[in-house]
Amino acid sequence: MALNIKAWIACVMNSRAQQKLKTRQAIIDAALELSKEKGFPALSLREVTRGAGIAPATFYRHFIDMDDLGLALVDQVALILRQLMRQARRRVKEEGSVVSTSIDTFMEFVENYPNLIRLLNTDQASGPRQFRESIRRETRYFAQELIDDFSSRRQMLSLPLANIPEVAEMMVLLVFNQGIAALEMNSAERQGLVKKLNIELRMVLVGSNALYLEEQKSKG
Amino acid sequence: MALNIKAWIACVMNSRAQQKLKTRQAIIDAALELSKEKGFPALSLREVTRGAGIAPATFYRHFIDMDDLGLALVDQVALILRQLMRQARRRVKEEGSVVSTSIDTFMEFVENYPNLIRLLNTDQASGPRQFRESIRRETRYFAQELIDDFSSRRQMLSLPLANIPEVAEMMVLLVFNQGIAALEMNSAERQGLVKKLNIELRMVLVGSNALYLEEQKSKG
DNA sequence: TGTACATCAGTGAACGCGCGTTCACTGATGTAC
DNA sequence: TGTACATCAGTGAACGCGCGTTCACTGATGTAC
Repeated sequence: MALNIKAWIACVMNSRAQQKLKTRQAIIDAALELSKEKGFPALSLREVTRGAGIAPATFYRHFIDMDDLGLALVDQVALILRQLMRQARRRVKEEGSVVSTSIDTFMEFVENYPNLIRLLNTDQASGPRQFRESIRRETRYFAQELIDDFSSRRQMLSLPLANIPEVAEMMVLLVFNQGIAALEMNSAERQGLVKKLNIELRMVLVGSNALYLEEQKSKG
Repeated sequence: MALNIKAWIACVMNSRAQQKLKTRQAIIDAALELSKEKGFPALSLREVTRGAGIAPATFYRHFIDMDDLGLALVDQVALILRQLMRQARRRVKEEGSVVSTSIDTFMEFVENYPNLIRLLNTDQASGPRQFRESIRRETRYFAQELIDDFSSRRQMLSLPLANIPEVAEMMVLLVFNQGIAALEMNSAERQGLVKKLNIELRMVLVGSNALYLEEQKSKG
């Protein structure tokens, strides 16, 4: 897939444009790499260009300023998040267990893209407004996808749910939040974290179901 | 109470020492005030001293560097958090409803100390290590207090609980996280948020109770 | 109480540094004929 | 295919600026006699 895209790019673009894309990606990669030390909002333009191995002025051939680069980074995260969602759905269909399969998929994501998960948890209180907002938008989008899943499978599930939006929001918050914690753990600690996440998500689902049953009772 | 402390200080300290304390507090206040715009880790020493109305060099009469000031800020937060916890306990005893009383108390805290709640949610991924760690320590301490409460009242509650540590962790995460969101809301939106938090916390408690009942069943 | 000295919170000027941004440039790549 | 010109990603030097930190200082407050 990735190779096909590259081949397609090679066909359509001349080598100058390809080189430009490469440099652009080098900037993005350097920014992601460096942002794991101090967080993206604290990065300087010169640090990033140094990391990418280019002159500071070259930066302006690709981005307006650091805020602009920030948005490109969020786009990158959004892309991967959607892949994650798709993959989790596929595996849930195959393996059945919604909670633990989703958690496993997410943990793989955390391992493969540590810098992206770090970016996702960038300080929501500081940094440029637009940057923060687009991160929040992606998080909300992710939760919305979960809501859709739950809603469409409502009948299928052995557990009918109440307050689905709140359930989705809590799950996303929990998983994303533990995601950063996982970054600094060894594999034994991570296993413990996965176990904890399993308990927590099950608790939420079971609680939602209990509220659903209560509602039904008071109705009937 | 606060007045008594001030009077005591006036008795024990000479006016020079009092003046020094005042300046120190001015620095802290300025840092809190300014950190709500861009987050504490992004603040510069000169900005803070400007905000406090003193010369940059004066800063060093009170703190070693910005990291040192950061720790002082966290101490301030810790102090208020403990007051919050005490007050919530008192009111729960009086008014009964654990969940909604706690949420109300917390929301008052958010209104009274918006800068502190903002600090509490400072980027856990960036900033000086010691600063991040002491924030996390305070959060964990808060959760531990909750755990103790739940454990000691286990029998009293109509809802016996399973996985108490996870319950406490989730509640703290939820409440603190919605706390920042509340900062940017008008009062109508805040009411909605309180309602949502009520649902979410109840869901967690009910879920924990359901897990408890399951455990009992499989045992007996 | 009055005087002479000590303390020390706060100052203002100065430093070297990395920052973001600009500019005219270079030279490889692309295009037209 | 070969040549002459256009494009434009990347450059290196320069700029003014705010930064953290230092230092010798000032002058009000505190202390000893």
